[in-house]
Amino acid sequence: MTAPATPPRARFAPSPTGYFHVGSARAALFNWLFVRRHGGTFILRIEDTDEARNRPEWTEGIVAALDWLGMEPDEGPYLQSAQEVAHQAAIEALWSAGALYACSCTRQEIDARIKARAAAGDPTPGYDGHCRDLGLARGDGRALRFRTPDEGVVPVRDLVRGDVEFPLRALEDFICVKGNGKPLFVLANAVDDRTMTISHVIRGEDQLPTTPRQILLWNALNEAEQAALDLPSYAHLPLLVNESGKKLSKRRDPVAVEMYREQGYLPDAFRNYLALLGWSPGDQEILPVETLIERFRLEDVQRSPAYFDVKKLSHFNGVYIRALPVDRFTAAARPWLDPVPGEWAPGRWRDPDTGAPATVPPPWPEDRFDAHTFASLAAVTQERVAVLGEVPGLVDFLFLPDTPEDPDSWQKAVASDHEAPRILETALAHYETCPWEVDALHRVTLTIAESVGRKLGKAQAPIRVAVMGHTRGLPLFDSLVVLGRDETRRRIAAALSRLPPAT
RNA sequence: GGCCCCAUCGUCUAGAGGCCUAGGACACCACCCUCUCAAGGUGGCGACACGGGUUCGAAUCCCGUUGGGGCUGCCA
Repeated sequence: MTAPATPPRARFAPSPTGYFHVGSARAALFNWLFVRRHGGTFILRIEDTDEARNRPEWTEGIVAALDWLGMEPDEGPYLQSAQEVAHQAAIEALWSAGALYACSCTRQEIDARIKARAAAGDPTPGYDGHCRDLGLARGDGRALRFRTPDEGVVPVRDLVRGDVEFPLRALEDFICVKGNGKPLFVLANAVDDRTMTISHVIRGEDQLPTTPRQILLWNALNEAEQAALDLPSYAHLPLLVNESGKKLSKRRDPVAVEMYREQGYLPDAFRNYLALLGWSPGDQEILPVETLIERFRLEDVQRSPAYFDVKKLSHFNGVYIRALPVDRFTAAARPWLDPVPGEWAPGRWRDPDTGAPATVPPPWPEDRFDAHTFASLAAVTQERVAVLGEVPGLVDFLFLPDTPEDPDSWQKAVASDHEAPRILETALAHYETCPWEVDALHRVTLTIAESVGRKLGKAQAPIRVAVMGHTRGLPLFDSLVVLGRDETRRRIAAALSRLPPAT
């Protein structure tokens, strides 16, 4: 039951939408985990048959996102739009077998009849079979409907949900060929699964209601084509929802994988987190992908919806960042600090709907960044960020020509502290001669603190803000050492000049 | 409205009749550590939706109720 008899062939079949949806990423991941677990084939198929909304670069975006997440397909990308021959053959076969009929009803007519029916007390929804036995010819912009049986049920055997039955009396004669002769999703999807010999269909739960239609079509195709292709196994994954329990919507939820990438989430962390949405590897959650693959079972997938929790994602990301060797961290942060021309960098992506960027560029002039300087503080930076996009904010003081502007910090730690001028003046004096290394600075500053009767933690604040700009940030003395004696003193002096003289 | 799915801490989950005075993780709170902030450590708060069955015994099985969600397009 668990292990497929033969290596599975599973497909991830997104439709291009302009960005990669986290729900799609999760569906892709579960397909990928399953296939890797059983030594099967991971197939990417782009469902691009809707000519109205479809652009080549959107397909590139899907490929790029999968690549980023380390889930390159074994086959594909296949374009559904390239399967036209197979689609037309299927339509012909179904038509010849009498499984289809032409329908000339307009949406308005159908709706009017539904309304009339409801008024008469008949709650049966959907199409009423008006054209079913009219023997209408094809063409003339007529859609083709599938003749669904009126009685019985369609059983769907689902690896996640168990057996589900759909009563046929609630299933209308659905359209599967548009008036222009093109197949609709429900048909194209089934046909492609046949031609690609898909063994497992792993997709979102929102697809569950269309499954009985596809099964009907599959069986009709078997009959019409004198074939005996086995139905694929189905597995419908729980939906990803927002804080109000609704399906993640592009309107108001942050769903673009590209956005998370730009904010500085690591692909491994992102993928690890995604794996936990609707599935659990056990008490330990942060695990190497090999372990995830090893433990993954469709049967263990949760049936209830999962909330996409950015906070937990961020925690995971922080753990992954801290686990990096320093040089790998430094390299990983590079695009946010000093983009390499021609290589991927944040800032290019814009939300297709709002036009909003996911990150802001570094605040310093390009030529002021120095890789060596950053490297000397990389280790202490690494411990303090949850996402790579936070890195520039921690090291801005190093590359800006002057102390970063932060009015709140200035007000809190300098302007409103009556001891600040004294502390800064003393520091300015002591820092002129003391050895320029961490321990010495620590000792000297401690002395300054004691001279004003304060703990070091309280006394360092004005100095920190005068030099680094913010009340919170990297360890002060490490930072001063890297900044240098002269620049440190220059900034302290500059801060003093903004203040009324000490009394 | 019709059809379908779902129901354990705020959130993600462990749990497949006794191992459960329900475990872990995130978040939150407190304390410790500490030059700020993080990180780390310790502790705390916190859940089996409700009602009936079945059973010696139910978070686990059955039924119902309630609640939530999905689908219901000549979109995919």
